[in-house]
Amino acid sequence: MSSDAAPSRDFIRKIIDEDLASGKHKEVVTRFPPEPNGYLHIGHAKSICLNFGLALEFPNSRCHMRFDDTNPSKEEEEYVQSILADVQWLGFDWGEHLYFASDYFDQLYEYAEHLIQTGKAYVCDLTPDEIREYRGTLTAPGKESPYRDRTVEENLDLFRRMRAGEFPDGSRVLRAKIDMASGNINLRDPVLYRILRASHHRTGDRWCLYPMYDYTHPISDALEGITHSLCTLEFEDHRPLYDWTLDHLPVPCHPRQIEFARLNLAYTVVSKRKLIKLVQHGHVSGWDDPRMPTISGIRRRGYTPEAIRAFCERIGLAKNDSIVDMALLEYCIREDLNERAPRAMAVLQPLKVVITNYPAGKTEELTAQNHPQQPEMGQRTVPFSREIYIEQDDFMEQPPKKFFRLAPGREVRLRYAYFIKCEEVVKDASGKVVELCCTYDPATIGGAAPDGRKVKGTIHWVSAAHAVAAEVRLYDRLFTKENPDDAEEGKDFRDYLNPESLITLTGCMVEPSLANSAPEQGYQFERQGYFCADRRDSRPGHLVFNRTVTLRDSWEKTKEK
RNA sequence: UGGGGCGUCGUCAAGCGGUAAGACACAAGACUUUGACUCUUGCAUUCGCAGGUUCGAAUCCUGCCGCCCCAGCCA
Repeated sequence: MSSDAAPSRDFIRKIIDEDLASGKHKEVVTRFPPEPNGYLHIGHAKSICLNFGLALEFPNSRCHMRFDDTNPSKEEEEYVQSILADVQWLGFDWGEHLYFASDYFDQLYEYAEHLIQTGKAYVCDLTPDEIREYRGTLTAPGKESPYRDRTVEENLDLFRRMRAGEFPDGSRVLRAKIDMASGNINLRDPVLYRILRASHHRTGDRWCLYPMYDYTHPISDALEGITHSLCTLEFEDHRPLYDWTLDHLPVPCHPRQIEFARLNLAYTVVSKRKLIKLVQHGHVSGWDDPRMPTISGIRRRGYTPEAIRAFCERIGLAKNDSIVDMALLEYCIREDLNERAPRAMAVLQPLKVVITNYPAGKTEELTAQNHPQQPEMGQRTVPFSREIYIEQDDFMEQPPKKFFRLAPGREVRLRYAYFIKCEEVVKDASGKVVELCCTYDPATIGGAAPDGRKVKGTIHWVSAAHAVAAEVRLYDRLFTKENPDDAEEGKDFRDYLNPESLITLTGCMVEPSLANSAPEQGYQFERQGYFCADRRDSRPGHLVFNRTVTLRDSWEKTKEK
């Protein structure tokens, strides 16, 4: 392999390398700054892995966990808890560095007065509609507010009275005095503070005016000594305002904002606004529905932190708008689970098989490997008896070419058990196959034929008398369209929901060792895929397994030919 | 008709003037008590297009074309 080839470094790491080499910085300090207004999703995972990953890569570095909680009308404590839990679950640690933008409200306020005092900010009485009108359009410059030239004294007085609660919500704002004719709309005297009587999850009713993101973010970064402030592309236009803010305030340092492309995943949506809509309209069971691209959903589905981190490394980092193929995510979880998941046998759609020459009432405990490549994972015992279940798909009355499984007169191997041969097919009145009568070869115990006889197929099975019933949930992509955001006229992303994204199978039969499987423990159900017991709904006596991902299936492909 | 970005294989993504990395996907084959895993092999004469500079260009210049973001008192 290319073990000698240095892995290519992304543009952000190159910038950091230079800053370290030039002595601009001695360590790197990043931050992950979510707004607590929803659950984290796979797109956030990219940012988390980047920011916390950087802190781990560079000496003496750290990553701050910071909530951007400047809009109490949308934010909730439930979200901060879920976000913290998700970041931790992903495997990252902010140590002592947990912050809230709301911790800086006092400092932010003082800085605002400083801006007023230096003539860089003013109180504006225009209504929201008027502000929009005065802002101009993308192609036409805006015009200056009639309140733009108030005296420092008047501005200070008004701003203090805004804080004191003398004016109703929305009646006045504090604006930066920059340039109403700028081609960059963010620079057309952006609003810095608005009056908003909403109870804040941390500061309660202490404030009735709240700072805006564009004002809060650069200052929070500077106060924390952030060196590199990484955000997504849509904030590129905001960078001049980020810099303006820090240039006009006596802040301790001036972090560099760098933007990268957000992650988009095919056949799903990655936007809190849309995800919350799916939850609120009942299209999914909740934020942690296993079909959701949320961290908690993916987790419940059976993905591991290791797989998600590997995925985030593999997708790369650049400024191209991109839609990553779901196949990469699936590759990452298969790679991880193939290595670590114990194997087990589970029959999802049972077909009864009676082994006519096997003694009734007899039970054998056969030995099975927990992992074919890793003997250290040990062995277990699987009961075998006269009546077993096999997968309906593993039998065909009229098998096509290259079908290696069971068919009339054909012999296959029951994994870890015996060779059996199909002697008779039992059907019901409608002609549906309901049972198979087979014979077994006692000499093939364990699955090896002493006479060297070969069989093409090996199938999984479970002893009917010992099987444990389970419910199994098969998940598929949530949307039928690769980019649901790209909706046709008159439609929205929800018109592309996949009606078969969840198929619930009941009456599945699993081997007895699975009876007490712990939630989130990943298993490979041999020949089928990776599954885990649902952390919400599964319990002993009522097993519920989620299919995390299928195994690669080359038979599916040859079958189609 | 404004401002800011981006265009390299089906999907991500290296490359930054010296003659197209890698990964996923896909295809073919080997192995196999999971049609899994693993292994082997193949997969961009070409870098949005057109000119130009140069011995030499995906890389430099010019002009087009296409896509994304911005007009919240959201972040």
